[in-house]
Amino acid sequence: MDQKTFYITTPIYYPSDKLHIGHAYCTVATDVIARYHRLLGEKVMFLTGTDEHGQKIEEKAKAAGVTPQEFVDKIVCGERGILDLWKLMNISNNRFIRTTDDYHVAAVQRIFRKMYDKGDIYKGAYKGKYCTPCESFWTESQLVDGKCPDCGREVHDAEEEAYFFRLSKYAKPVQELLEGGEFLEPASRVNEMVNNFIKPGLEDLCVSRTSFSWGVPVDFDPGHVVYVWVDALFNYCTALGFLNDRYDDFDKFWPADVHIVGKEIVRFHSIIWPAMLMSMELPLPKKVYGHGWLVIDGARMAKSRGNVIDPYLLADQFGVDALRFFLLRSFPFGSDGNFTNELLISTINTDLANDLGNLVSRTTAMVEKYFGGTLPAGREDDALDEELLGLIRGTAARYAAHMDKFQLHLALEEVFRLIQRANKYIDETMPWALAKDESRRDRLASVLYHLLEALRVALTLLTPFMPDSCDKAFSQIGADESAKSWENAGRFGVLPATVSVHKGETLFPRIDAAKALEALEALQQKPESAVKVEPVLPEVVFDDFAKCDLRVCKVLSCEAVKKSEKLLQFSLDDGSGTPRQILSGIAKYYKPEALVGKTVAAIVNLPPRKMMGLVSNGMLLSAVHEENGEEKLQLLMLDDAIPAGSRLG
RNA sequence: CGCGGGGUAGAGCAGCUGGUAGCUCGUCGGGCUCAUAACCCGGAGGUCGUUGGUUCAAAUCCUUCCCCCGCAACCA
Repeated sequence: MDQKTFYITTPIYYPSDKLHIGHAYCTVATDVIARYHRLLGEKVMFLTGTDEHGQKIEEKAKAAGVTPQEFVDKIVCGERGILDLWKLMNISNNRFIRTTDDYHVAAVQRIFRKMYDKGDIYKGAYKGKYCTPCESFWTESQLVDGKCPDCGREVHDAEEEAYFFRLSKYAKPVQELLEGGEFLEPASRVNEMVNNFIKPGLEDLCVSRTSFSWGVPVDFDPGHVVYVWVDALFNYCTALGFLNDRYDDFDKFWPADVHIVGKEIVRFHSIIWPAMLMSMELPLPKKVYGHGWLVIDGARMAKSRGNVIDPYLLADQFGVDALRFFLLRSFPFGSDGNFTNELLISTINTDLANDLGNLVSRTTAMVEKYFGGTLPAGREDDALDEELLGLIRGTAARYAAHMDKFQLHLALEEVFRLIQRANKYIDETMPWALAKDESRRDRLASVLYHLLEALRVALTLLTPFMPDSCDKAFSQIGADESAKSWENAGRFGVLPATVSVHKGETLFPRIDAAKALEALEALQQKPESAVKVEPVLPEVVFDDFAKCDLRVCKVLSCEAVKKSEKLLQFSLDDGSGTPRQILSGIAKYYKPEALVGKTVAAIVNLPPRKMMGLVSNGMLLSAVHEENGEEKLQLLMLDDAIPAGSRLG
């Protein structure tokens, strides 16, 4: 009989920056699921990788003065880069794909060509209105009174070259797929996708770009590069050898059993990805699972907020296994979880040090103390054993039910029920009292054997989460390879009757919370450079500067734009006699009423621009800098003695 | 009226196919001494955001309003 296969993937991460704990969370979760399926005896293919093309990386590389390839090489392969991180976190991926790998690039070209030949990718009638003087495309909905929203002049139909994927053609089957069953989980995400993106109507998707060159070239049309969707999503296939010779496992592993993705990219994986696979006439993945985010104090982790958590730091401080465990024990996998250092420490102390580590320690200590390290064969059972026995035999099945539904935190809860029951069992059976009575030796041996068996089962189930620590603990309780199997996780009586233990190092030392927090905060503070400024731009000629009409304006009125998070609507006296309306995205920084009457500066000869249905005639000048990773903005305020309309120069 | 998620003990969360409110931490008291000052037991602490309704019975279903978060739109 063929061995059951299991193909699981993480997203391919975008190496424009170092990865943070959120990426580690996703990858560790995937790793745990992969290890669990290996434990079940399945043939597992676990893929992760990096998505290395695109404009942002091209720009970042340019700013850093290196080629894009050099730039991503450093982040992916460099010291403390992505590969190092996965090694540190003990990630057991079978493959690692980089979208710049030549086999992937060649395969993407073939895929692009194939969809083109089929007619599902077509060369762009960009259904746009073109304004010749502005050299800009507009959609119908962007036009103001049927005219160019920038300059107000006439527009005409025009085409810009671009390739499009006929996403609209697959709207119906994709909707049926989403609503039909278990393709997308958790189920709450289905409504979001259908209501937000499918019901309003799916538009064909632009799948090529000419505005940058760092990507897979469209081989039959120079100047175009394949845009992210085709390039990135198909990594899941090319990494198995689809349309390339590098690997030869496509038939064996496709379709994927599950793509683990963050909720921010659920849309691409649940709509665009199946549509493209339908076009390629390939089987669809069985499931897309959208996990939640780790948030900090309720806010999303982001470089720009300066609140990213570095996994290296935590792993150094607390150990890789403890960190892996914490991530999956503390947060329901499908929803967001609030990360705090306090929670991290208390989880490690409670579950790992007090409950699990201490149980291993006290059990092995008693076997050594009372029996010199090896149990005698004699046994005497008691009714007190029943409840623990039930958990030893039944926990694996309940654990599996949760694991199969990706409820990793619930699976762990089952394991800790067993561990806690074992600790209680010690209190009930009082082995230290039995030890004082020579006639109770068989009973004492029986109690300790029950404890070792409980530990054996718990460790087996915890192995996917903490491979190294469980291995150490296994050897402490005298378990050999055969005792660690999944089949034995639901049985009692697997360890030899005369098992020998080896009390070893403390598995999970208790953490001094106050001290650790202090150390962490010291490390997490960015000691370098509170204030950051942008580099100077390339030179411009004076004439270009002189074209900008900068004026002093008085704020006549200012109010927040309804439904907008960022916009303030200004009415300004620019000296012309008629009020000038300008919209500015500074609501985060200023209360509108505080600005009335202030003297500000604006550039007034920019083309009008429509935002949130309102027109902005110009732009207020403000000063921007970054402080402790947070963007700060201050509106330029001038001396109130300057009259409105004065020209700046 | 753009879409979605959430408001439950001091904190963090579970329960939400309706039937006397549960977990972890913290706190108070007790037990034990094998163990990593750990382990075990018990107590205190909640009108389950708000309004109205359905029902013998609602945290759980419907409804009003308030607040938080995310997505989308929007930062010239």
